[in-house]
Amino acid sequence: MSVSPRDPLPTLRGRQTQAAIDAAARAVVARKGILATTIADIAGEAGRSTASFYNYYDSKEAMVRHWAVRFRDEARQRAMAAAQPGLSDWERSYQAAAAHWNTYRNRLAEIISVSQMAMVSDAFAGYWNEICSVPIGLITSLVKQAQQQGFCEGSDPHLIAVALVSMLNQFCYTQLSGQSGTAAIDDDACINTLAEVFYRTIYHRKAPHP
Amino acid sequence: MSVSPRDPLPTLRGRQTQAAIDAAARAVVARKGILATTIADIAGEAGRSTASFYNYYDSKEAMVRHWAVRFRDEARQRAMAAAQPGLSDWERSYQAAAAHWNTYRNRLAEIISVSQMAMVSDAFAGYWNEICSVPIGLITSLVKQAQQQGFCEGSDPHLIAVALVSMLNQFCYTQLSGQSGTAAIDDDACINTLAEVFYRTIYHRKAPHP
Amino acid sequence: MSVSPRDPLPTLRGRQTQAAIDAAARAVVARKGILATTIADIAGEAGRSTASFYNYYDSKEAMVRHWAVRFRDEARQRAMAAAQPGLSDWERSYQAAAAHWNTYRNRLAEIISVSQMAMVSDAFAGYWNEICSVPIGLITSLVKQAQQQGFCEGSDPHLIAVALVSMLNQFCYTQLSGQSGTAAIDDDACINTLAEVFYRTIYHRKAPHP
Amino acid sequence: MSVSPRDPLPTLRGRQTQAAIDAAARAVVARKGILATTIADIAGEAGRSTASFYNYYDSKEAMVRHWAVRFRDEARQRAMAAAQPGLSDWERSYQAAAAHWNTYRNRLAEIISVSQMAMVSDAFAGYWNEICSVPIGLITSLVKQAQQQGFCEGSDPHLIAVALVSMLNQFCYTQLSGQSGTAAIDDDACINTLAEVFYRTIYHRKAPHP
DNA sequence: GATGAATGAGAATTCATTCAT
DNA sequence: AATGAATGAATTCTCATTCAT
Repeated sequence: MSVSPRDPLPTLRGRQTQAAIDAAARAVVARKGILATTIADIAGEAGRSTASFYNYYDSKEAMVRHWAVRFRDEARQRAMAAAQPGLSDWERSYQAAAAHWNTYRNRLAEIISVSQMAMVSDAFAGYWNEICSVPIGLITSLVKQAQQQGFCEGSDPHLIAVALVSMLNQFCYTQLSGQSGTAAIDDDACINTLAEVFYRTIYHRKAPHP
Repeated sequence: MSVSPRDPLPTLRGRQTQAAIDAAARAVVARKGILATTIADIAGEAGRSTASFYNYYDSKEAMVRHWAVRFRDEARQRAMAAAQPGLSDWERSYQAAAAHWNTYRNRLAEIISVSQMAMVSDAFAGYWNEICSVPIGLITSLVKQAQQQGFCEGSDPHLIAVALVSMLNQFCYTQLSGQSGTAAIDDDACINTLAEVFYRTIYHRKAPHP
Repeated sequence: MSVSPRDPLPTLRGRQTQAAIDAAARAVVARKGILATTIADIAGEAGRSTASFYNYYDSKEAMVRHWAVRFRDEARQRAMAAAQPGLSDWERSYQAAAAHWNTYRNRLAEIISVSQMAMVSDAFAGYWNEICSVPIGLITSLVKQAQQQGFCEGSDPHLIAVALVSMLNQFCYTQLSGQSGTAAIDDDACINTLAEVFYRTIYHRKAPHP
Repeated sequence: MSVSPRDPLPTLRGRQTQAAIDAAARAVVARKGILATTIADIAGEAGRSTASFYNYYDSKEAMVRHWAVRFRDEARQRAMAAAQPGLSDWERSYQAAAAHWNTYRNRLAEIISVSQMAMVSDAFAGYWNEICSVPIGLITSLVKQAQQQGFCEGSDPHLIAVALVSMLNQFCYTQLSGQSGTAAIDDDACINTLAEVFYRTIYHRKAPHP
């Protein structure tokens, strides 16, 4: 399966239209979700005809599949590079929160699309699981390491990871899509808050409820 | 505005069909989301004709609106009664997690529907905000109380609340919809995990990152 | 073919409901026309269930057919009795106008229904022709008589009759349905105007355009 | 508000289809009336798919609205140009009758549609009133002029105008829709008859009923 | 007789997709 | 490459009509 929509894209004009459609698709999807987005919405936002869309993707689904694959692979890449040595526990927490936040900033449409398509299609459910399992896996092992140092006693590492990833996903989505009425978003405050929950949950010392 | 679709239905048969349609709608929506659910899906699952649906609701949207209003009002009721005295911090955390979990267990379709419709309609965005602001408000004041006792120093109470509610919503959704492949769900373990994150985040002592 | 909807109508309750439905049907049809009127409209206006309608008529069409037949027969009756002797030309004109006007006052719904159904069904086109041919026939022979007295020279008696009946029908309809914004209708003025056109057209003396 | 459905269609094919749909719509509407006409009827008559209709109009109602606006504006234009000087009274009467007749010949579907939609929608009732008030206004002032010359004594000019317009409308409709069984229509005879009624009514001399 | 409920048969409308230019 | 146009396949919703109680 090819990863790009229609691989080579010889001409300049083609690349421009392709970019316009992609940008338009991201914008509309971020606003209305993938299920309520029509090809006409995307083409309209891009100032192109709907027929033009089909020069670049076979269907809306194919477009999202393309996004999904690319995003999943990016996520894996990032995960490989993630194990930064020599960070303090807080720094590691902060890094994790910031990474997640920034990914959402840049890839909101992709994330919304894949997670929504996951409700409707088993194939996309698979992609979404693969995408989520990257941070879940990372955090799970982080928790295990922490437990060996006496933190986070008695907790189920996997469930903790799932809970934290749930928070990261949903918090970023709520804040970064227009959802919450907040016009101005304070990125630092958001990342800090996520990092706090992350840090306190994992690097928690004494017996939870004596 | 009437709260029930056609307030007290006069005959038994009517009430049965109404119940069948409601149950069918919840089942299908929990499976596919509201946006991908058609009236035909619901009627088919209920073993009725699509025309029959319209004896009970004016439209799919009206059905969800009915759910939204009822759910919002329930949530407020529950919030009124929530302030239980004499609980330990851990117990309070556990109660909160358990309450959220059980609400999702019982009202999954409602929650999915309203949160998805919120992407598409301003009216539903309003309902969803109202619904979420109930637990957010509760947790915000919990954090402030905790801060007066020396916990959770330096955190923004509202953002912490948003983050925790994000986690609660998304975790419950992920686990309780078929999403995660897990067939058997361990309710206790899930609630416990949520309670742990909740408790550690709010009742956290010393300076966050020395 | 039976003329009454469901002939005998034994009980009192039956007769009352029948009357209620008939009155409701007339009211709604006068307001919205027969094509846009639904059984539910009629039943609703009558404060009865739609199913109840079917105790009295087999269908909306059957109801109108019933009206059509009865009205046609009434019109014929009236025509038999119309040849009043010893009236002046003006009086005859006034009588004709008044008779038409009053018929519309009493039978507006019937007339609207049949004339509209005539567009859709050949059978009703037949009824409508039969109904209209009554006054057309009367006026045609009136014109012929007048011509023998030296009036209305050179005119085609049948076309004149058609034109006058067109006027009578449309004027009465416009004024008596809510159509024209006029709230208060001056019956006398209306009848007088119609009689004037009628009289001047038929009892016109010298050569029309010398 | 744009006057044409999709102002100047760019391609020939589009203009052809648009014309085919318009012609089909007129034909069907003239036959069955607007209320009984479905999109499928129109599309079928035009040899196109129903979906194709929506490339040119947003709905049946929008199509009729377009017709209504254009027709109303045409009628007003024509009225501006109507005041022809130097005609005899009979010639003026004949012109008026002929103009009305020819308008119906060319615009039957529009007239039927708007007058029928007027029963169902306030907006269309407004259009219909505007359309009718053009000839009513013209005739009213004609009557007043005639009265100053000693004609038409004692008549209410506005009611006379309403009666004459009623006749014109209904007579043209009856003759020009297939309604009356007459296969061959004698345009001259029809116009002449209308002119006679018109002339005799307005240019009537001595006291109406001595 | 009366009516709540159920439904088949349409009707309007939308939308992804194809195709000719 | 780009796009106006065309359309099959849904999907929502309405309405006349039937039926069991």
